[in-house]
Amino acid sequence: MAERPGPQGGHGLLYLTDEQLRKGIEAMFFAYRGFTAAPDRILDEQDYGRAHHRALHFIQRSPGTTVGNLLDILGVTKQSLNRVLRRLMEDGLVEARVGREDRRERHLHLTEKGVALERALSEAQRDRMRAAYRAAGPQAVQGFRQVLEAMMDPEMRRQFDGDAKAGGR
Amino acid sequence: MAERPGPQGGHGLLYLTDEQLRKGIEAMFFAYRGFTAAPDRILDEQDYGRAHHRALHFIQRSPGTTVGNLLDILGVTKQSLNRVLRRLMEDGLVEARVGREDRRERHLHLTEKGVALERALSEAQRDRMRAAYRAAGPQAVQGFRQVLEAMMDPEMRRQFDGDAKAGGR
DNA sequence: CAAGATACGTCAGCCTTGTTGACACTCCAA
DNA sequence: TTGGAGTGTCAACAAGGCTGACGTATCTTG
Repeated sequence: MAERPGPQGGHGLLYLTDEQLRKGIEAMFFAYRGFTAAPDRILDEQDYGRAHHRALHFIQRSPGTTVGNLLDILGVTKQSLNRVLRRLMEDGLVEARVGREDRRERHLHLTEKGVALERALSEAQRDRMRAAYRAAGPQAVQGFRQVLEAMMDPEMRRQFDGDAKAGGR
Repeated sequence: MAERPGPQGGHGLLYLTDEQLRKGIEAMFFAYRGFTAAPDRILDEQDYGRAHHRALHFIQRSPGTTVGNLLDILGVTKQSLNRVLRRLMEDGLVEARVGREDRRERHLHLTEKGVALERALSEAQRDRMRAAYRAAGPQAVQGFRQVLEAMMDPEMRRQFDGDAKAGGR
């Protein structure tokens, strides 16, 4: 990163010029593309899209989560999510179990097949991220995470921080 | 994958557990949402979408850029881009001037009106980013940028690094 | 100059994934 | 037992990706 006097250069960042911010904006744009490229390729082969990936990811993360729960996390309408879930269930990747406490709820789980695909997807993405982390170094990763966290909506930040295993059931 | 003590811990990062990487992946997801939320609201009011924003952004960044150039950067098909550009030109936000050297080319420029919208959009986004930068601190910003850059496709990284004012080709 | 290559625009049609509207099932409380 | 709240589903539509096929200027080259 032998650019300019370095954003680190001692002053620089206190000003945060529009140009520096613009660079940051573009960095997010290009990086996000790189970040999704690998899983996108896999998804494409199986005629799935990013929406399916997101669903698989968050079900994997919190097995037994409900549809409503997923809606909150993903921030889409239930109709939109439903289409994706239906397909995943038809294809035998996801299973919906009627809630025992509250029979209105559907608790979502990955099947073996679902686990396999999710695994392939996340592995591709982790590889990419691992490579980026390695290239940038631990120090940088720390900062990366801090800025990302600060950029989230407060509500999402709670989702993100407090996760652990909120799945529930 | 038992939870490690703290991703924040100071060491830890040399291991890069799957769990840490998963967290990074989710952080990208949530942060990108936050990152696009503000401009999305503005765009919505005027019945534009993210596609229009991207076009405006990159025309602003390199005034006089050609259609083909934009295609490379955005990574979409010309039919798709054309739909967006046509609308922006109809609405008087973007102007296409026939190339002087090569009259086949169309050089794109923002009109006053286009500049105004682009400004509003990027200001909203810069505000967000500035806030995140401030919250995280200069050290973190440095790392943030390093990781993002490492995450891009090499090709995009060239776009990103070598910019300055690459305008024409 | 004729022929091919390039840059751009456009028509037609498809797909994914967002949206709203309407509705059905389940639970709970009055 | 009935109405409201929570949840899930179906139908229909829109934005914005995509491919394929052409048309039209405009270079460029044999």
